[in-house]
Amino acid sequence: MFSLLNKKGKARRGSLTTEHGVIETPFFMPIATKGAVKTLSALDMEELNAQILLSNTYHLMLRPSMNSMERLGGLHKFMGWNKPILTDSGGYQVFSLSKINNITEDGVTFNSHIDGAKINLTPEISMQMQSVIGSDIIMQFDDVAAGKSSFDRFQDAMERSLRWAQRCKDSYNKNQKLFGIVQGGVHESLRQKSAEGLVDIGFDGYAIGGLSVGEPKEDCYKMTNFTCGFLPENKPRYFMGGGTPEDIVYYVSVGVDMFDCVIPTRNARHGSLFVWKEDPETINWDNWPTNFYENVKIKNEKYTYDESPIDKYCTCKTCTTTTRSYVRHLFATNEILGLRLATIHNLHFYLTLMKSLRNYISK
RNA sequence: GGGUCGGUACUCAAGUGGUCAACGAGAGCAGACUGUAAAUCUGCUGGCAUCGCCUUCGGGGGUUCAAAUCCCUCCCGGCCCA
Repeated sequence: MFSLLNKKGKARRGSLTTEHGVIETPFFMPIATKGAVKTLSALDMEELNAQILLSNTYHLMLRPSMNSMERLGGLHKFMGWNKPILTDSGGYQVFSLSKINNITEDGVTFNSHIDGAKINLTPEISMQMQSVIGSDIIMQFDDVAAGKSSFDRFQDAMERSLRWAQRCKDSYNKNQKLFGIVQGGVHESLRQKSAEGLVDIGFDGYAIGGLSVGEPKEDCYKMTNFTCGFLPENKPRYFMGGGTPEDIVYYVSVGVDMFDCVIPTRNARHGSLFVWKEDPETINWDNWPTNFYENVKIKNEKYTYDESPIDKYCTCKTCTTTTRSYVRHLFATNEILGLRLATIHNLHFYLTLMKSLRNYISK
């Protein structure tokens, strides 16, 4: 399923084979929480050469619901996307919707953020829903503790996640690839115990979870590097939910293969665009530089008459056909097209970053 | 010509003696965003500035300890009557 093709230091170049195709690693997954990358279609994602999309169990369970998803034949068919899909288990919503949920050993009860209805999510239900969705890669249901939690809370969440990992392993659809998720907050002892526990159970891949949730960035880097040391070489490693471009370069440099993050899509909708400082085709990744891009806040007044493209090195549809002044105008006038053009560009930036890193590691 | 209502910061619009540099909205300016309850959220938007000080509510004059608020007058606009 996963083959490691090449290494450069700790950085890994590989390929991951799924039901819906082979994915070159390391890679980035655009996020389609509710079955759509916000503002973009499946066709747009194909044009962007996205290899895989990420969707969400909790959100799809609310709408269209498990029964409807089953009747509709799964998410690939539903959204017209024939390449791989990974689904998050709903674990992250344990953290992000913590004000409206209640955690027990069995699982988590949410008050739906839509209509307040009680939603029960357990490891078994999450596995069942992800089976109905038909994702190529599914995530274990986990308990994510906020980054500033106490040691006890981190430990509790980690141990519960480990018990839930076993329940997921016992109940998942064997046609899918199941990933375990390392928890343990910012504590090495907990991270180690979590990683070793998951490896004992045995998964198709291992994720590093519970980071980028409010802890200091140094801790996040340290935990990622530390955790990778306890994960098997022959399985893919997935940093969940992060991060900025320079974060991703760092995580790749310490041996992470898979990423997802809302930053490119959300920031795009908020007018914050990633721009290369040098040509990504020829960028030198020796020593893993961090200052290879800058942020253009396209809503800023100074772009009113700027007729250059968003990014002179970028080959995306936005940059090859529009100007900064035009995109700024679309934001100023609240035209939906602005959100689309910005999202296309930012995703192209992230996907190009991954491609550039893959090329570098291959050499 | 007479009567009447009104003229508040970039715009609209509250306020009708002190708690007013003046509610609110829009517009503008800037910032945040990390397994998406996010086309969202947070600041700032008279001047200088650390408290604080200075100049403002159509113009001018007045009453008062104190006026965007009361009085006089002028200018401008809406409506009504001649």
